[in-house]
Amino acid sequence: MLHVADIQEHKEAYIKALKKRNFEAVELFDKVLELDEKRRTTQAQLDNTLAESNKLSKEIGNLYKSGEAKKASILKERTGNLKEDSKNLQETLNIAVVELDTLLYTIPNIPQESVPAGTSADDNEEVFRLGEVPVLAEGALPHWELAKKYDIIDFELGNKITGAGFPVYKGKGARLQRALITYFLDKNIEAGYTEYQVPLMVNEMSGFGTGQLPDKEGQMYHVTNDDLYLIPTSEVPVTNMFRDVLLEEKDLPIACTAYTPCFRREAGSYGAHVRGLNRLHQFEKVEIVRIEQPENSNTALEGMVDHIKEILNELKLPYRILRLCGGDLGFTASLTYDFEVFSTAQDRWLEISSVSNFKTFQANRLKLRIKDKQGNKRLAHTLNGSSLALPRVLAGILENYQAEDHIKIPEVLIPYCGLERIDLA
RNA sequence: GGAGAAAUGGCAGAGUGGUCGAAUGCGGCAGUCUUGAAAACUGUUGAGGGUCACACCUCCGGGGGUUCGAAUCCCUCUUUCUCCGCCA
Repeated sequence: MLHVADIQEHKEAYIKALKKRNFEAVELFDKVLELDEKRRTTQAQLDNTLAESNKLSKEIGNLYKSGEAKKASILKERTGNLKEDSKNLQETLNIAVVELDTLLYTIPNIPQESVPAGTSADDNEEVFRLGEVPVLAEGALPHWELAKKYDIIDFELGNKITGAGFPVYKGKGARLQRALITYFLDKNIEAGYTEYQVPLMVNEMSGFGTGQLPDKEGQMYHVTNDDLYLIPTSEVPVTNMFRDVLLEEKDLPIACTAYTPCFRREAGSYGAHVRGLNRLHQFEKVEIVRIEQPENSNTALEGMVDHIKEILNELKLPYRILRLCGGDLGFTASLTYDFEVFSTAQDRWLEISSVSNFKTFQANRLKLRIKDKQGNKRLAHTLNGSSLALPRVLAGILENYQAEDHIKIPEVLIPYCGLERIDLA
């Protein structure tokens, strides 16, 4: 969420930037500043009332000690009113704070200068493309048919034991996916990321810290008995490790990587685009998360993009990178690059990674700050990205590496996989 | 799941109704000494709000209560530890 002081300072620039998201902020900002003013004046009144009441209490204590009980009981009567006042002021304050916060939760992050204006995915800006889109031989199959042909992913079996969107990976399919996970983690560790294994369920505070709650509640599976949420991405538990943390400059940058399954309800998704591995309720993902000094965060973002490029180059998959336009930018992001791998058989691009700089938007909710040598504190910048989302990478490999009677394993994965190809059973 | 104990600053650990935002030790920071370092000594060192800056307010696991006044008493929730049971 945005910081009120920043809204005050950069109001006009923020209003202009939010227009790129087609978000009208003028009235909201006015209301925010008004509520903040109210918050501060009420707080001041409350503080004064409490100060007076503290003073009286001290006097009463002294009077009792010197044996002047009568004088004390006279003073006691005055505390009653103060108590009433402070109770009312506290209530007014609480209401103002809740109203202010509720409003702030509805305001998305400020898009950066480089974010193009736009209303939909069509307005995203392609910033990189590797080579030409390949053309497959006649009779090339989409990955869901390959999965069946080589008996490596069973969608029906998942249907039976859970429901749609929960596939079962089998034999060499399972092995290939496991190889990819290990390969991704190794690449990340090599690049300086520390590996974590984190809980797959999080509490409400964590969902709130990274911005899934309150507004994206319907996208997460909620375990109501224990009031826990299944993670939609490891970003949530990993970033929340740093909730309520005051870092020192020497601790930075922080770079974490984690492999987890991810769970998404995907309410409202339907149609041909959810076929096969394209969109699942449970999928595997390796994530990278960074915490940076504000002045380094955009450089760090470029570094993450380069890192993911390297992985895709090694896998020799056709891909492109998009800079998301204002209309397609996620609520919490200030700048996002999407990586898409080309699904040759489907003739469409599949998103396999999304790399974002959140600047202080998450840190403000998380209360994640940095203290410098002089003791000054400021909010950290958080970033994250997928490296990578497994099912669609898998789909890309199956489709792009298919031959008539086998699927080749990408060279870089052979040592991880212990296989050179997937043959007909 | 049952029984008991506990939760205090970066850490350890005092504090059982007012003089406590909190002793003491360790750690951190600054300085003295030293060619430099270590040791020793001196000072300093929690967080949030508020203010131009002070003042002032809030915070001793979370929430509620008693009281003129709560780290301290009461209720409740959470977490941790010990013992028993169960268990990958």
